[in-house]
Amino acid sequence: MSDTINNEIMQGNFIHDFIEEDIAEGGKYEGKTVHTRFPPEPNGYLHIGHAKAVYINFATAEKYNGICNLRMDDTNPTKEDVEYVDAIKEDIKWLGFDWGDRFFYASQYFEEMYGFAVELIKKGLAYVCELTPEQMREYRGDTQTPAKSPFRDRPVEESLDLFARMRNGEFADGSMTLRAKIDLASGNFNMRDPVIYRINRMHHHRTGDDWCIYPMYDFAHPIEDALEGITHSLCSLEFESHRPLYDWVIENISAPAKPRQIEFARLGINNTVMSKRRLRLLVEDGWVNGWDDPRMPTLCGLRRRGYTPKSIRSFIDQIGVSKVNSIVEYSFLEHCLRDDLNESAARAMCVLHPVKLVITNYPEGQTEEFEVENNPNRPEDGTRTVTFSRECWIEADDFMEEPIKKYQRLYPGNEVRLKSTYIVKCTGCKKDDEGNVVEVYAEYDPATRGGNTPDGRKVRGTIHWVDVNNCAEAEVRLYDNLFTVPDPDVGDRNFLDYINPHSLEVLNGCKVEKSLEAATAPQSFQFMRIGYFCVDNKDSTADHLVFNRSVSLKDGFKKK
RNA sequence: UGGGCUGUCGCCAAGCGGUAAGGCAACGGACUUUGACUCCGUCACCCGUGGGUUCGAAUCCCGCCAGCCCAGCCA
Repeated sequence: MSDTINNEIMQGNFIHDFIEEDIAEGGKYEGKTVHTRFPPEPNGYLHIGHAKAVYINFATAEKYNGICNLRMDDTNPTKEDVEYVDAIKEDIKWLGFDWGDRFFYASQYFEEMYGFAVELIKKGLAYVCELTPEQMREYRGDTQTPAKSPFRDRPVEESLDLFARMRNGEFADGSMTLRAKIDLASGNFNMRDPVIYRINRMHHHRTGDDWCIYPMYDFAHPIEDALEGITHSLCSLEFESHRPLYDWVIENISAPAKPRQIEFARLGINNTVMSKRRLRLLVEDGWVNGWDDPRMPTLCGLRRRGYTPKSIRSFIDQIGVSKVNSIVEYSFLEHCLRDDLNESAARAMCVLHPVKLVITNYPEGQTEEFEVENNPNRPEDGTRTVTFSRECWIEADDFMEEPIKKYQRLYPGNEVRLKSTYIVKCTGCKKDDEGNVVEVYAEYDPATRGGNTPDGRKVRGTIHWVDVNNCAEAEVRLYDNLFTVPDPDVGDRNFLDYINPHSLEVLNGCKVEKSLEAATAPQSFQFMRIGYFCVDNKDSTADHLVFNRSVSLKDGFKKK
């Protein structure tokens, strides 16, 4: 596991209590090392919700000096694809977790699973059933009525023969199943003789056409866990009512280990779509530009949007683990990002809504250089050189001809600091025929070089700027995140009003420091309301530009 | 309705019989070379609800209410 994770402390939770119980009870645990697993089905990209499961499984193992496996749960080839397994591995690596050499596929255990199924049949605990799916549904019964299963007393030899022939491909898809013989009257429907094998001639991305029968999750999962020596199988709440079946399988096959399943609540974030099905719809119907579209809550999308792995880990750790269905506010995720970026990100100046500021008493043709710290929190990150001359771009809303109450930036007669350079005093502005401010005028005070005030006078406002003669233009892609997608399953209702909660206006361009030109040239900026930008360079080492203030008056400044 | 699970501040979440941690958000204020950051302060006489046990209950017991999950040959 990487060093960065080791330094983070996982908050205590109820899962730890269970594990410590097991360790204390020695007998059942037998001094084994805690062994967990993250078992995604490779049928889509990982999103922030998965990050919780990844984190819980990896961090819990680490907490107890154990290990965590990565396993592709590929028992239903219809929806699965290698494209996803590669992406999943990449995203988990990016998050900062390391499964070492313990990367597995459920499909590599198909032969063993088949063997365990035969074992169950021989024990009289499983039988071949010839009900059609429709009949199966009819016969399932309801809360009042037990299920019916006409093939349940089929002789062992006959089931054995039929099951072997199922494997050999002698029967049509869907014509037969293998069912566990448990309890037709159980209040838990998962125990009403669940199907554990189905016939389906689907091409598997790994095993090709070797198999025409595939095990069901409820049968396969406990076996995968047992075979890998998993001690604690940490999964989400919806599997809670499957636990009796999980335990039943472990009890009734000659399992090499007795893993324990513990469930926790999955992550919900307000105003965010977290269902894989819906995310897939957004991608396939072209509402977004792909799984890694910065508006997506996928890990690769968040990555492009500027989220750091550390901020996501910290988020998951801080929201805690419980069994309460909860919806965390998006603002908390942002807090975690700000927290990390504020500490680690290199700053740079960037003007989004440019308007020209002319320093009327600054000599024409003169240019000065200034050293600007890259990160005020970390002097060791060094400085960069920026140039300053008679004209610079400033943020349009850093000037108000008629200031509102408590406004402390540029307005006629007011002094403001151009970050790192000089104190300037606003003298007026020029407007076009429609009354729009096209240029702002100011005079600088040469005695304030570096932004200092030798005479000790207070200057309340400090604004960012870029040199007109030495800046680069970057495309800004500010997404309007507020859009509505109709849900085909819910008639005219919409399943999504936002993909994340911040809607922004779209701009055409912005001015950035020259030094950023190389970094930004073919890319674009992502905007984050909190005032951070990152360069969207589509890789995992996005640079972060800190624009350390809310961007626009209407978003960031409250009128009093 | 049968089975399973959950209900502590706007949002997460500690708490496990001894008299409600913490974080986010919000709101005041200080500080500040970006109105950011940082810092200080405020923010549950109360733990879904009604009873009971107890000297004492968010914590134990009983009833009720609300929400979520299961009834795919998905995972």
